[in-house]
Amino acid sequence: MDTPRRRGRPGHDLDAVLAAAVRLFNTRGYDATSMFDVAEALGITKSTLYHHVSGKEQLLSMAVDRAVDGLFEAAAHVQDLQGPATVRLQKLVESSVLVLAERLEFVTLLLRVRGNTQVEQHALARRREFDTLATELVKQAQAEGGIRADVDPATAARLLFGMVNSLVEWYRPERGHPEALAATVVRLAFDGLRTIAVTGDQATQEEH
Amino acid sequence: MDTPRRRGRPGHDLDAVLAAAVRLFNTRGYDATSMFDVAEALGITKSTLYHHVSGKEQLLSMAVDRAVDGLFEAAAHVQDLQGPATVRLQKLVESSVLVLAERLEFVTLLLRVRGNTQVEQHALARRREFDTLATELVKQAQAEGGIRADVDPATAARLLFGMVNSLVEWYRPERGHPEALAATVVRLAFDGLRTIAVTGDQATQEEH
DNA sequence: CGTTTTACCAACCCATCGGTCGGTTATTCA
DNA sequence: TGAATAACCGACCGATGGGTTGGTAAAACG
Repeated sequence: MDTPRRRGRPGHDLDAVLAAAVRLFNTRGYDATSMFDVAEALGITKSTLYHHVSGKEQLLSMAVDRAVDGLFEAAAHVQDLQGPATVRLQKLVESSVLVLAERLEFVTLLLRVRGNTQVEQHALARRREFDTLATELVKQAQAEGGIRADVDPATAARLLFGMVNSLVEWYRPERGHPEALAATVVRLAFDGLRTIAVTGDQATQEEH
Repeated sequence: MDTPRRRGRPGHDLDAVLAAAVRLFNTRGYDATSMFDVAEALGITKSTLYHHVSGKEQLLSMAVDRAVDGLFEAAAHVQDLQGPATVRLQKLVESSVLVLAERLEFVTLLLRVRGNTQVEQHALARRREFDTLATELVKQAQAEGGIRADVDPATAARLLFGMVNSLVEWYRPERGHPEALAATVVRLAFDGLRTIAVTGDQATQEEH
């Protein structure tokens, strides 16, 4: 992680450009954000921006790739685990929350993609892939008897990750540890909101 | 509900125009949908479309109003109820799912608004209002001891309704009763995914 | 020093978009 | 039949957007 001491006139690097673009895409929406807006946010002109990136779609493509890659890394890591499917499902939820917190801006953008271009359609396809993976895990956990079987597995998976994904709407990294949030999400999803007959094994916990 | 037998040349009414517009807004995104696209979907020209509506923003405004109105009607109905806050919270979730299913396209659009214009900012403000209302209900339910108190009420409310709102991403009215779905959501949110020591009081249930 | 490399910019191009204007066609009512 | 009413259309306009062109300024390397 040393400074590679690049040649030529110093300026913005691709990561900074991408970060600025994604921030704008998320606040105003992808279509509502012009390349002029992105350039302005970086303090450069539009033509200079095109010196760094090939076009608007490349920015979107890079952003959703970072989100998707993070999610699939987490999924692969979980699939390497052994043990009951219920625990693996729990781990998948937990690590999804962590990836979401860590790559918040990228995942936010990913979750808003509509499928208008090939880039967007590819992103949607990968999301569906992740969905299938989660649904399979739910099915296994049900077969094991670890989680309730009176709910359609696809429905359960969608609701579960719908809850996880909704984080992008309000989570802000500056306040609160992602780990505590992940634990809360898992607790809520698996044990429910309702008060359980006092078992005393779970201490009172506060976050945010 | 009788036909009012309107004068002049017959054609599309406002509801049909709105429905077509909202469908396109949801599939392609609001900004990515042109007024030409809307007109084309209705089989009329752009100038004729402007005979029906004052502008693109009016379409958005009408759509989000229908969504917000439905949600607040449900909330008002729930607030008129007496009984424990936990039950009222349950009812709010349930009726939210039903409104969401019934006005799917409008609610979908509402949930995607980013706050770019005054219309959108107004919609966001109403959404926050609903959020506050839900958070208060969670707080009350916690004070009553009906739901777990080891989670921040705002976080719980957001996760809960994040799960509810995620329905717009996959629910399609053609298949499955909304009532069964609402029951599933309530069950999952309040009792959790995890298998409870067999109590036998809940029959196996399937939906979709 | 001059060459290479990289960042940068002003001006321009053209397609698209939201919206307007002036007129036409179909229907109801008297 | 003819006025009133409402739906409809072709042609146009100004603004904005993504992207291009043809250069200039600043740093590193030899």
